Amino acid sequence: MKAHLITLLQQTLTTLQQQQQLPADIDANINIERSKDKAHGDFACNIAMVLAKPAKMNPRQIATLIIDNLPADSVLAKAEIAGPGFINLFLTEAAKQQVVNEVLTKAGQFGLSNIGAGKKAQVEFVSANPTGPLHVGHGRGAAYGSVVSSLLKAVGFDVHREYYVNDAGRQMDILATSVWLRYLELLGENITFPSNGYRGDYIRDIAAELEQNHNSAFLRPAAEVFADVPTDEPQGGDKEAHIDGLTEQAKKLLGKVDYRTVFDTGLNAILGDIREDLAQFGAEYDEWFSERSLVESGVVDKAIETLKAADMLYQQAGAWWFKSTEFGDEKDRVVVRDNGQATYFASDIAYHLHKYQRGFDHIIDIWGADHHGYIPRVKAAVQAMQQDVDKLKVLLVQFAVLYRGSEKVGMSTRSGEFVTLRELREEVGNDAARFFYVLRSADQHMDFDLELAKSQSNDNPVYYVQYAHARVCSVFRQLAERKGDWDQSAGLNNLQLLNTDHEQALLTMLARYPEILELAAVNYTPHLLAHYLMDLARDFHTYYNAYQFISDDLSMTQARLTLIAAVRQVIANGLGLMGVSAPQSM
RNA sequence: GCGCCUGUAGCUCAGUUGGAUAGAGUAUCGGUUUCCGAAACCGAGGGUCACAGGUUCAAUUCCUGUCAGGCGCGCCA
Repeated sequence: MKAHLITLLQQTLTTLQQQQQLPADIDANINIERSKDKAHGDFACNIAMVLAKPAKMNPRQIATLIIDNLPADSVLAKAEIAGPGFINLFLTEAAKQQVVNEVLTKAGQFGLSNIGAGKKAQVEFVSANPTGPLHVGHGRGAAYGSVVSSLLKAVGFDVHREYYVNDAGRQMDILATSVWLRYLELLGENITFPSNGYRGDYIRDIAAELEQNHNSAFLRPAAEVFADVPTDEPQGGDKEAHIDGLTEQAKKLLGKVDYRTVFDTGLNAILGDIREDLAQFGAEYDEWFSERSLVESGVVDKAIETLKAADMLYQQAGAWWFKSTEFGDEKDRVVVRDNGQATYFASDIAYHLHKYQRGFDHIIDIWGADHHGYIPRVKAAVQAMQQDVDKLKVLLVQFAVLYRGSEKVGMSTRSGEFVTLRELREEVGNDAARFFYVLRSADQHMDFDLELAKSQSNDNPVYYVQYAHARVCSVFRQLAERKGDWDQSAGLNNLQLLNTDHEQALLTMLARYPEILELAAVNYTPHLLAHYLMDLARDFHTYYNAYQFISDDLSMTQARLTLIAAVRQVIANGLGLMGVSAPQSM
């Protein structure tokens, strides 16, 4: 509809230019929008005001020209000038009613479009280190990423959802070491647990699993383990040096194969938990991409060589530095440490190069807002490797600050003090959690009061929307009880009876759905969809309270049933994209 | 100190890429059910869009500065 009107206006402008009533050299990008006030018609166009300056004409004069030359069209009832030069467009009743037919015909496909034209879009989200269970902060990224993916798919992109598994690197060594120490403890060794180790109870569970499967195969005397290890912080030493020393001991005392077994036991346990958690939350993935596979297949080394060959690296104080300042970063970054180990950044450079090589047209990274300082260096690396940096879009999800009542909740994975996503889901349910997470724009900080979310979960707007859906279902159940039938074609033939303000508002809301999907998808703003559904639900509830749908007037009954069937369909479609259920009753 | 995000009703937040009289939810107050589900509806009050300039037909929206809050600034990941 919107596109059709734009085309009409475009044709009119071209005609006026050919007739030399408007200068030929102006190039106008026509934009129309839904009117806020229905006195202003259905759509409003500001083109006359935009053209006023380049055309050196009065905007109202331009608007008059355009209106007088608009071709007759079946959807257009009239066009008016208003205010400083707005062109208000009024649709015909038939054009407004047409949406009901379209919704019911396309059903689950209604609202989908092809503006993505099948272009390949990769969305990487969550990608939390597998060093512990997901917490509620990750939940926001999971909900946001999965709905953004669904929206992109809905508007015609070929979407590939991916989780980058950081299964290499120092943090994972610390995890393996933590597991091993808990295991030794379990076998009776007297261990002073390192202050920088992972302290959560889940580490003990993994240690128990290790003991169950391998008995005492990895047992070493504590005295030997702690021999020559730098002292920990509480003893006046350095906690980082202490934990690194313990990791070295683990590798030395266990040997490569056994260390890997301990390491993988920890990794697999936690990653398995994360995968299950996300699947239950409705965040699906097409691929779980392993960082270790990049390292072991030599892709990281190859990326480093590529940068060296391009003269983008230099050596200083024994380390290799990437010249990211040449691309606007505030300082150069180390890719290979003086001990010969590649940094996490090196893996990430390789990972992004690999993304480009896989041929994605859009590479979308969804990160926590605390990683924002990381963006310039990644973009620098992409440019240094001669890739099109415009294909890469980094979306930041702002922090959800957790409160329990008025008290802030700590969020450290290391200390084991956090609320897990699983706990939240069990408390408030998947539907409420997903809807709540996506309700606010991602660049908005979010106060998440757990007490409020739990105690007042019935006030969550998701129930409001779901109730509208269930209510329509209920009306049809009632119809069946009264031995009535819904005749869809009779309803479609009587849509002209729907002339109240409530019905007109609903028709307009239904027609807006495809526009909302497009807007939400291209701007990565799923909260627009959530707000739209709340608006649609409100219009429906208002309508429900104002009229009796099932009445003695058979034609009117069929028309109204047909309208609310369309409302139900659109709510179901929208909730579906959000990964929220649309219950028949609740 | 530098960089990113944010500042809109008592509270939580929208605001259609610069449009017409700034909106919801919640809270408060008042009303609606012999009738399809009251998890709903109707109404009322509640605003210096943080502040000060600038850009133009038009600024909550864009630019500059100030103030306030959050986050980041490692040879960690």
